[in-house]
Amino acid sequence: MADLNIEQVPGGVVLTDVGDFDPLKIFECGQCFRWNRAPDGSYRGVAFSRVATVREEAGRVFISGTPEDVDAIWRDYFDLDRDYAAIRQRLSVDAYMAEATAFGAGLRLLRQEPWEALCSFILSQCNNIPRIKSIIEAFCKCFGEPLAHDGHRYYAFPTVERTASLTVEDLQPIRSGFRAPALLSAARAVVDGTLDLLALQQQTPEAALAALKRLERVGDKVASCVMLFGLHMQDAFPVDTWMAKVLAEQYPQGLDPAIFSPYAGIAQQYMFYHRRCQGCGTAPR
DNA sequence: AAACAGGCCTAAA
DNA sequence: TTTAGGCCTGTT
Repeated sequence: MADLNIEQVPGGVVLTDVGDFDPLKIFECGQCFRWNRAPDGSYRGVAFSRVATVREEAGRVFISGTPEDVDAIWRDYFDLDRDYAAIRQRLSVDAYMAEATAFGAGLRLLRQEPWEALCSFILSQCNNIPRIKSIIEAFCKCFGEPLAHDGHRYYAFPTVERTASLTVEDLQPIRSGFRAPALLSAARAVVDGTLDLLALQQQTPEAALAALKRLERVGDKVASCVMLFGLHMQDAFPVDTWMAKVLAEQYPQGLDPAIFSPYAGIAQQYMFYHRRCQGCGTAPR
């Protein structure tokens, strides 16, 4: 693993040679729900029970916290050891993909916590992003550990154990509707060992997909999102309504995601982001 | 007001 | 094997 170029600055660190790091694209390409944009363009969010502020300017990436945090958490979370410029080139197999990857330059796939990804994408079904975010924030505020940062209070994502101890009535305040029972049964499956999320990473994509789909209200789409965003299986290829549009418009004759292997999931994210941003400069709400 | 939102599940052909 | 409705809830 090559060394990162890190400068220590007041309140945090600056990475000087990351490349392909645009916070707006990373945090608003639809892969995560707990980062919010501040008026100055920086983002603040919570991951791995840490609060951080992230900002980028002229190729310099500021992350609040210590160099040790970068090593322990953020280097992995932001997938800093992957060369996204090279991947964009690899994925530019046709004119459309060349455009989509150029448009999405700066995007990165976050390596999120498996349980958080499973929860988030169970909650995402048949919902829009603002509401997904508000449900997840309510969930964290009700059942997550409080975290102090900058004189404000934030909340860690609720543990799977805590979640497994809850009832549907407990979840009423988060207004997750018909998704609540699925959230609880997923937590119980993880806690009682029926589903070993970490072990799935060692399995074949087919086996991992099948295991996830045994959960209540987890079908192909949610399972693929968990694999891609929570288990870091870069070949997983979620197809939601937006991706279905892309496939119909760009590949009416059909598309085998294997042509992007081993990065089909990253290809999917460039396509998704490009399609959702069509006609506007930034990600729509 | 009615339709819709980053699916899933079941019943019915 | 494919297809239509229904589902909690909030927003438009």
